[in-house]
Amino acid sequence: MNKYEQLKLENQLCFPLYVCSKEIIRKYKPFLSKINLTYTQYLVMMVLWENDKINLKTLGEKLFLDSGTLTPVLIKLEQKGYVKRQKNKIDERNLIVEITKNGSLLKEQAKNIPKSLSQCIPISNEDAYNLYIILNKILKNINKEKDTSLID
Amino acid sequence: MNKYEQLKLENQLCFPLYVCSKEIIRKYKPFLSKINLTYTQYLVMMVLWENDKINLKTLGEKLFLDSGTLTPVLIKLEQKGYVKRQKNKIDERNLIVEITKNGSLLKEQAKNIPKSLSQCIPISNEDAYNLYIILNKILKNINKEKDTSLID
DNA sequence: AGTAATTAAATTGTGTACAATTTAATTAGA
DNA sequence: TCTAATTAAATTGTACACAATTTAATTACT
Repeated sequence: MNKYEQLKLENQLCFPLYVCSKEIIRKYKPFLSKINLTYTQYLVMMVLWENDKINLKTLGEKLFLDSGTLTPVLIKLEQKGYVKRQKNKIDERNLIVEITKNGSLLKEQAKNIPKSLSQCIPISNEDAYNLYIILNKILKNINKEKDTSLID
Repeated sequence: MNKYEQLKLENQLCFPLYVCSKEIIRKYKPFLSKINLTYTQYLVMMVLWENDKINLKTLGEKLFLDSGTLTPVLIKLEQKGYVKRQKNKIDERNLIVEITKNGSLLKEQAKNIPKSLSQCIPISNEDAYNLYIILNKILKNINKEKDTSLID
């Protein structure tokens, strides 16, 4: 085994992760375009379907996205009439994102998307379960070094 | 279990895939910036470190990227002096991408990146192995429906 | 109270990603 | 052989994604 073995594309772990992510998001497109959403917009709506109101910072922490990404996405969702954006009266640095009636109605139209998608992804139930567990384990720890740096 | 259960963010499989992919690519940045590459550029270079020459179409198939993405990436790599782009004399529709001497020298500087990265990702060897297997299984089959549609 | 430090969004600039279209070259078919 | 169909890149337009900076509001400190 030569010293460059780990540089081969086929030995990468991140590469198939990156490709699977992109390819699965691509599979969402025909379903999401029916309700006029992109994948990122869909993620925001999923959060709002669970919590009517949320501030941008908290939303960003849930979705692992910053204001640089979310601000334009939220402006578009507002233009589509699915969310409302307003400053927090108590602390005007905070932006409160609130779902509208039309935004809530969209949930009904979206409810079968997860099942439709699962039929597009070639994976056994067992693999899907293991994948889910492993990925969430990674996510739980991926940015932990920030915490330890506070201790040092 | 209500009819919207599968719409919850925490029940998604694609979302943690998408986040892990992004977060791991972010971990690459400090290492890649030392050799003046982005992650996408690094993927191209990994292919070229294995094959000195490749045409754009084949490169795109390996990386799951199209000419719309690769053309500007290759132009940047050419400006950095790591690749050369030239038309195939036999069939001028084909673009041949060839690694330069400087591009080859970069391999030596990159050889420890995989190990550095693996130390940044909080995952056991067993989970990493299983993840690798599952993701590659998905990739192998993800765009197969194109083939079956040819049969129908 | 008044200034400094901190915080949260928005903005700016760079770099993908990809669908759709265009351009140019090659191949297939009448 | 000449035209139609096909192929491969490049181009165009839209939408993230994120680092870095800016702006505005709040909090901490003297």
